[in-house]
Amino acid sequence: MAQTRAPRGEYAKSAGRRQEIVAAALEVFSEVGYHKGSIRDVADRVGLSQAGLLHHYPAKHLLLEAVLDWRDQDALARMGAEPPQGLAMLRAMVELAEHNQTTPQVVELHVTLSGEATAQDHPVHDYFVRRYAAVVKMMTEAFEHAAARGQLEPGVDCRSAAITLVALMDGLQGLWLLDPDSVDMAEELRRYLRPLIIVELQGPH
Amino acid sequence: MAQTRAPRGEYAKSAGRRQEIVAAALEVFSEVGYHKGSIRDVADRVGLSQAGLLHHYPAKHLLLEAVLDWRDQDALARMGAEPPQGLAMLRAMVELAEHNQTTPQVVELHVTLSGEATAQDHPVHDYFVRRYAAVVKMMTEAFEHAAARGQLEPGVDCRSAAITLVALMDGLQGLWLLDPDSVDMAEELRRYLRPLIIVELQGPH
DNA sequence: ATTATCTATAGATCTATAGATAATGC
DNA sequence: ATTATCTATAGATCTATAGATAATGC
Repeated sequence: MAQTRAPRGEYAKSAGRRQEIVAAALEVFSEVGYHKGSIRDVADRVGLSQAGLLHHYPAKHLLLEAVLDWRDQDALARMGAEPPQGLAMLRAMVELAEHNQTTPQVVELHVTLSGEATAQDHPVHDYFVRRYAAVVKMMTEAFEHAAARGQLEPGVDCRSAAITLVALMDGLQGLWLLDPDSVDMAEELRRYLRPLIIVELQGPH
Repeated sequence: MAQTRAPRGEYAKSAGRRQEIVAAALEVFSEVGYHKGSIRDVADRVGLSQAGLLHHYPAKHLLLEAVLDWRDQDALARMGAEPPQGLAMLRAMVELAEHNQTTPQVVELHVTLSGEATAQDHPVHDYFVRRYAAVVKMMTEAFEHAAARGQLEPGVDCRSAAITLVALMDGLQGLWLLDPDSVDMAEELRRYLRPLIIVELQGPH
């Protein structure tokens, strides 16, 4: 019986190389979207041949998925170990908007891709459907958590407030990209939230 | 001197043919966006050869511009002869959202293209920049008109409210496309506007 | 005679594969 | 010996043009 040896595994530098590739792919896809963005362009930015890149990500859609995974990991790391609850989560959304205003690239990626991914057969259509449902659920729970502690104005519909918050966040990113100086995303979010909340949004942690 | 006769002009049915083409292009671009959408696909839906279509719109970007022109014309016609002012304009926005919920196609076109057009060199990038500025200005003036008549709660910042309204409108369309049953766009807009306005939104015409 | 349409095709992409060579590490 | 990378290329698009034929309307 042929003795099959376990595969040796990748070189030490491979993980780093993949990192470079994902960073370049983020640039390309955020600038022009998935369909218009070419593997060739990504490879050039890393200094690899196109076939060289495909050794690490054997198909284009895997490259996009890697970029979105990276973004999710990054966002999670930014929120800290424990996901914040209630008002703290709402505050985290405002802080995310504040942070986004310093990184047009990630905003561009989100706006461009969420538009493209509207198409039923887009490679990350399902990803975006799941993501929206998850984010709306998270925000609904944050409002409910606050309501249970008497921190919300009476009469606030938690799910409705969550949908509006998420829609607002997204819409502001689109407006901001087209004219960054005319829109302060974090400020608009604060103005939306302030009337819904009894204690100060900035208030005690 | 050679007698140059005035060109005869197009056939009687040409305008109708262009209409068919624009309708088909709306379908294609809204389903998959501008870059992924092909002239060939549009031509097939009209029953023309690709070259036959290019007789009417000699370049792809002209086709997209024709689609956006049609949409603008349609939206204008829907608003009536005189653009409404003040609260009437805000009401018109809610009605537009209500109407949009019956026509996913136009919503898809807007979401897909405004995402794509984020790219600086997209053929309709400038169109979207101008459009957003114009819409925000219109809404700002609507709030100011209402404020001057004492119809707004004191302390409402008109420009800020306008930006939020437009961002919300856009963001809701994205959410709605990904899961139409979970979002009532018109209802969310009403809930946003209600606390800002003193008289009833539905109120006297 | 001019406009509308077609077939054919040039020229530019783009993704992915085949197969060869260079680099790494047991 | 396996992994990483390269060159070359097949095969699929896609836009736009050239040039021929069919339809329309002065």
